[in-house]
Amino acid sequence: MSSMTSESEDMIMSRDCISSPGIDEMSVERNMVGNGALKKGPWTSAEDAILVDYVNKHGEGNWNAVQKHSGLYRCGKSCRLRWANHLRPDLKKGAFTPEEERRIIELHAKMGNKWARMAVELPGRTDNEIKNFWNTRTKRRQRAGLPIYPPDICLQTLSDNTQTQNMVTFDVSHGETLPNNAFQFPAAEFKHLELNHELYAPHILDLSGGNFLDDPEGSLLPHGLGPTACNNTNFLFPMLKRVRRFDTFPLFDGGPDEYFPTVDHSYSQNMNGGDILSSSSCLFSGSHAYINGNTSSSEPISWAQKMELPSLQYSTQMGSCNATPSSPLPSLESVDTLIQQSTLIGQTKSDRDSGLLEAVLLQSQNLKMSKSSNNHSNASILPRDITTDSSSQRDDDWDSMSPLGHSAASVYSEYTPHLSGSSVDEHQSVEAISVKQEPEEYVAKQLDREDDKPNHTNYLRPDSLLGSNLFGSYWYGSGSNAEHSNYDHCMVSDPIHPLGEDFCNDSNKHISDSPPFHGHYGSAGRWDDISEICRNR
DNA sequence: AATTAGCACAACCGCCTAACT
DNA sequence: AAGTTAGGCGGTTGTGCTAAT
Repeated sequence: MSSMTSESEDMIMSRDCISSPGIDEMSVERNMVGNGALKKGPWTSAEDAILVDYVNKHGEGNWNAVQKHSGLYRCGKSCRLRWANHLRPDLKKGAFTPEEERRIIELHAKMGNKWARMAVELPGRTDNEIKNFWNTRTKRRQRAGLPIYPPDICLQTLSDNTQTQNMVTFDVSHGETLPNNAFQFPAAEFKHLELNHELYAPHILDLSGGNFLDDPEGSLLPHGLGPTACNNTNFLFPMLKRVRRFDTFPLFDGGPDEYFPTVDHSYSQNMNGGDILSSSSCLFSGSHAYINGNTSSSEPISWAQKMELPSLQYSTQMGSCNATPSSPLPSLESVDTLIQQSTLIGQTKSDRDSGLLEAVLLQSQNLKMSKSSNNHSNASILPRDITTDSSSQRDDDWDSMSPLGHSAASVYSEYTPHLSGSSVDEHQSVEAISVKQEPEEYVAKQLDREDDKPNHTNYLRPDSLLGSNLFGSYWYGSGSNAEHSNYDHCMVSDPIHPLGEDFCNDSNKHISDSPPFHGHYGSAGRWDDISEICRNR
């Protein structure tokens, strides 16, 4: 889209585009020029010509001098951006090629939102261009319920990470594999915990369980991920699903045959070496976007988009999720501590904010190792004792109910300091998490759009999840086709799925014994309990 | 045909940092 | 060393086009 405006348009400047409000626009324009106020808004071709001429004569840099020497009423910053993003002769015009798109995805998986760094890798492309592409693509895929990263890139990223860091050491050698039905899916309704309507939450499915697999042939699995691989080690199959606030938590109301997937300890197997289980972890790997759609704030996706959790953080959390009653899930404090400490250990704020998830993972690993002498929790990468001193009963209560909810809440608080205060000590109640929400009519619309897909309840079936997101056939498309892949059966799911992972812990009898979840967003239910616990913290 | 929603993109804003004085 | 400035960067907003309703 061209930013050019007609010359006449150029003379009619929006009041918003100039620094002197409250005056007639035309007079403002005149005053602006006369007073030396700087113009904002779209550039005209005349302005472009002036700028190009200036740069040709004086070279780049010293942008604040442009106004002096050229008579261009633009601030230096604006001139620099205009030149860098549009006028530079070496700019490549036109849409991204598929190769470029894939490269961007790869780079984002590695770098996070480091647009400028990514632009260096893509000659002729600007950071702004890449950023816009990414945000648009992410938004589109979010809307379609598709994961952001293709599995191969996730794998590649994780492989890179593990090879360089050699530290993804989920301690599974001592793990106890839970019985398939260890996590009976609880029934609950949640009223207050409206975390995020589009949080990509990984689901970990124990494919060996079989009961909830409608795909015994493994046809829904990518090549090499067939039932053999699954059965081999209670293969954990993390699912990414689009979580919407309006979706109710567990809709598995089918009784004992529909268990929440267990999380096995086979995670740890050979993260370097191509064990198929790596895939499951890898699927978390590129998880900036699993969690962070990173779309415009104007979207009703708020906190999750800002979270930018590290690539493997979800795997971390899921590692925790596999906790048995003997390996309690991390407390809110532990997660907070993890996040906070991870920001303290050799990370700058920009690192943390960058979406460079591996960095946080690295720190989490370090933390774990540093704590390992005290903690033999067999599979949790977020050892409970990361918690400082908060192993109170309240924590136990909370942990047994919703450690991942903690994670979510903690992350939220971490990234929204205005709400959280000191995130360690001042855990706001889940209820207090004010998330921009989609209007109900929008929700209904979205549901209506799913009418060519499995019904709502089916989305929540692990098998349906299997068929949908993980191995979409169209990963790199930037066009609308991306939303119509073979795997675009969006997993419309619960907005608080991370909690759900923990609710599945059958030690939570007070939850799992609850009546079936009715699947109405906003209906009253167990969130009251959770919120109360949070408030009491 | 009019309205609305979605999309893509340009541009701006605020923060940060390095260079300079 | 402290203050100032320019430039860089990432996030956000505004705008025009298009497709859908």
